Amino acid sequence: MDNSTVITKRLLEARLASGLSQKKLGIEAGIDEFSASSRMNQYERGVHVPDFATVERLASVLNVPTPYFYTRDNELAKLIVSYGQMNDAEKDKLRFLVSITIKPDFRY
Amino acid sequence: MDNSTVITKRLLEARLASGLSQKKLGIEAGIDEFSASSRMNQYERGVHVPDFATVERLASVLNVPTPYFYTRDNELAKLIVSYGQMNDAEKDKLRFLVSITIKPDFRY
DNA sequence: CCGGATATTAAGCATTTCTTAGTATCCGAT
DNA sequence: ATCGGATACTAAGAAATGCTTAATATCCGG
Repeated sequence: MDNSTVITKRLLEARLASGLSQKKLGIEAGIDEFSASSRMNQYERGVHVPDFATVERLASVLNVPTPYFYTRDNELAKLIVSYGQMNDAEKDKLRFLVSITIKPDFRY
Repeated sequence: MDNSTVITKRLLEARLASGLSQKKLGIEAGIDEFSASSRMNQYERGVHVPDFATVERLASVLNVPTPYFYTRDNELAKLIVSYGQMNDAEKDKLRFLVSITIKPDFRY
């Protein structure tokens, strides 16, 4: 898996889950209607890479957290998407689990 | 917080935690020694943005998962770093919690 | 099979990053 | 207090990358 295929893979899977076409997704993310098709295709095929602001708008349309598009690890990607779908109580539970799980020298 | 400050903020906090200088971090991430200082400074100040391959190498040196550098949400950022420090058993626990927590129409 | 939607591509223009060379600032040793 | 080395930071031209436009290709329901 080369570098560009991380975002292309995630873009494809999230777009298919949404049922949107490349063009429609681009337009909903605020890209000009005359270049939306081309640009989205180039992103999804890995010929060019979208800047962060664009990825954030795509993430918003596709209803996934932005970092999802930058994670190679499938398990972590799943976790990130799950997090995006949790309500506050669920996020609290998760935080608690993490707090009792992490190493004592944890720095962040 | 403008767009570029997401990565700059995360880069700064992870680098300070590591104790490395901008230049040393860049060199360890494989950047040419004569441009490492300039480039890392430009990244950390938000004047330019590193491509994904570079971010992956920085993440590896700084021992955080790559998506950490792309997450605006501090809570999610913490979760991602925690995940990166967990062993397999801890990741299993986390997966289990998520599996009993997520909504039934969860798609990923 | 026709037609519209969708996907894909090439190439020149536009924008962004990288390199180089240099200045500024910090700080410990003398 | 100041010298010197390390660190941080910046400008600007060269190099690389993305965006727009104008197409062609492919898919698929009627």
